[in-house]
Amino acid sequence: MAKPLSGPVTWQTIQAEALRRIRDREWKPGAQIPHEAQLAAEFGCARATVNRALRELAELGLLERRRKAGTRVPLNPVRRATFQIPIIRHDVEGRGASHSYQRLQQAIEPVPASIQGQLDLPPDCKFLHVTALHLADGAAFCHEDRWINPAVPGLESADFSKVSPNEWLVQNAAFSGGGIEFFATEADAAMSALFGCPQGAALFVMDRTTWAGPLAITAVRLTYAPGHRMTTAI
Amino acid sequence: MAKPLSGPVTWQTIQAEALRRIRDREWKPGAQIPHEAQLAAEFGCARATVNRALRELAELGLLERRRKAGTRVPLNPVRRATFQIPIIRHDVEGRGASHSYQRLQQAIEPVPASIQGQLDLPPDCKFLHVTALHLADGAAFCHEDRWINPAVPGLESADFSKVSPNEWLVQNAAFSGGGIEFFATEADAAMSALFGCPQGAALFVMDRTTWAGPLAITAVRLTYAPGHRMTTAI
DNA sequence: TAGTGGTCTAGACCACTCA
DNA sequence: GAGTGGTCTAGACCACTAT
Repeated sequence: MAKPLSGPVTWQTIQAEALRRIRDREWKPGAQIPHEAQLAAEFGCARATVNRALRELAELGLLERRRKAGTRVPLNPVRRATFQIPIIRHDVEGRGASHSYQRLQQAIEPVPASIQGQLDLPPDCKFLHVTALHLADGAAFCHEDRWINPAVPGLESADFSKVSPNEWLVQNAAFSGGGIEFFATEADAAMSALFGCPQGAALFVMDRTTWAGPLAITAVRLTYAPGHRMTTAI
Repeated sequence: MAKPLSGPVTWQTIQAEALRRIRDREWKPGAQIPHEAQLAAEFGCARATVNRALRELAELGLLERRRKAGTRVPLNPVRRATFQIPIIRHDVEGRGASHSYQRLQQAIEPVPASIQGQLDLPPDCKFLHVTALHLADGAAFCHEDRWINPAVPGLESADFSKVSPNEWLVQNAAFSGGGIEFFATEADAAMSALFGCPQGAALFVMDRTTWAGPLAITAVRLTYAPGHRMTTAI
């Protein structure tokens, strides 16, 4: 407790010391920790510096802060982790392979019920439906099955025979929010043909919906080749 | 461009306006945006307030900031999303089900090669190996296969017949970092028996390793019942 | 070397919420 | 009502890096 910090006092220093106190149980789970003014006095810095350090820990789920109630170490910390939403080409290249791309199909079609529900659309909407295959060193890497709102600006000039919808949208349709789901599924006949795997093989799938304010931009299902792993750090 | 903000000027206001300018292409991909002092003057606030707004956008991958080079809208934004690492009991209860738990097996065992590699351990280590099943409304929900460093303090007093390793470790071993992997796998005989699904069914798996500084705490594989989805928002 | 973001300070006021 | 975190300010100095 009475261990003074050595060296310069930055918010990183304070954050590290706070982490240590949490890990070493000097600040006990469920208990309140000293308030910002006390810590500022202890560390010999401004309150804003303490605030900067603790705010980030609260965002990570390692502290709980409430006005008047003070700051506590949660009994059941719900840790948060971040991961990067990959641009598929970068993902492939980051694995040391060369990326290539084939459009499989493209058409304006009525939106099926499942997508309609995901995107909260009225019935009888028509979206641009594109399916494509991403390859790593010539081997099937990821199947992209995408529905795009035809109202997206510039869409008519996009050439999805050359640029994948994934990449085009990232560059041309900045968005405000969306949802992501991960799950496992079994390869159907089409996927088994694309990936050269048996029917029923376990495949990793990511479903994503994307919005620009109230406007649904796109819904996509990315189905990865057998054995694919998504990795992140905490 | 010349659209003044109305209402109070907070960092959230500025962040929202910056997001709008990115989305509406007033700040073009690849281009530099005005520097902090200019924006502070434009919005009539302190530079620190602008900094607070833009720093967070940079952390989300929506801006790139470098000293001297200024702030740019990236050509290929790599969006980052956060997800919560669930405490399994909370995950189950959040789905409106009641959680129960069964320990399947517990023993001190030599660490197999795969785990040894993940945790960067010397050969011939022995860890506590616990396997358990989490149930939702009595149905198998998630299989927990965990290796725990016997040096974790307090481990000898943990009773994994009553409390799951998942929950005990969250409460008793604050950690500093780790890695996470998601993938799909096919149900082997054991999993098919536990989940009552055919062998070969596609299962969603999360592998996690956990460290306290240089000390490996635990490696766990969570295998979820068929159909499980992990969800997050962006 | 000069321009830009990164951070700290000391003080102030506000917003929320517990008692 | 009062205690705590949330935020803003105006100014300052520093760290990095493009030129």
